[in-house]
Amino acid sequence: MEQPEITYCSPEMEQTGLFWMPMQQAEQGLDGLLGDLELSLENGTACRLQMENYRARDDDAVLILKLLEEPRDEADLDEWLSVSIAGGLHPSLCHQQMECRKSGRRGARKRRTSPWDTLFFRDIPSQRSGGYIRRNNSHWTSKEVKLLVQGVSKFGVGRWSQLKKNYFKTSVRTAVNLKDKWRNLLRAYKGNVQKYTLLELEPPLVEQIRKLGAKHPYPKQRHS
DNA sequence: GTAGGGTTATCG
DNA sequence: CGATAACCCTAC
Repeated sequence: MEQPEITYCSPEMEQTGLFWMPMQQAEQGLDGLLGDLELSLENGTACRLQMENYRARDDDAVLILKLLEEPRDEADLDEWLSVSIAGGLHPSLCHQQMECRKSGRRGARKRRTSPWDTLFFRDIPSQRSGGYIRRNNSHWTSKEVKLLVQGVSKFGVGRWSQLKKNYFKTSVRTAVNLKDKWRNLLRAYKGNVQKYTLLELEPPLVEQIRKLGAKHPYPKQRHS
């Protein structure tokens, strides 16, 4: 596998262990689990990265990648980093115009807000309302949904951290995210017909969601 | 750690 | 611009 060109960002970024990467080169990751991307090193070992699509959009996309686990040979890792890192680049310089469209309907657009705004764009006045910073803004892939449904059918509804541990270990999704997504799925497919759904799911999967939803009522009750 | 109400970005 | 999806807040 061709070694991807990875640009290492600002010094502040260094501490976070995050990388930026042109979307085209991580395209395979788009259809996979958000968060999982495997890179082959020259010596044959693999190096796993976490993909986070903050700031990733359709046409000028940059992905942030986080090193998940070290390659077995640490010397290889060092070499790999020294080869890949350009160093000191401001993220805005990393932005590239490139076509990155999924076939069929337009891929979900990514939100622009990111927790790194304060890191990179300190000078830009933050006009966030609500008093908090949204941490992740990425739409779920059908693979993720499949995993979630699989997990719910195995562990039941409500054991989100268990599910996280077993099915979303390296994913950016938190246990709360899983819970919220399940609620959204039920809202989308249970009884009431929505006007539209963002993500087209295969009928069998929808059927499975319906059945699980009927089996384990959720949400249960409302508390004021 | 989870349930469920609230909030906001993005889609159609 | 209304609806939906993703996310946040927080009582328990």
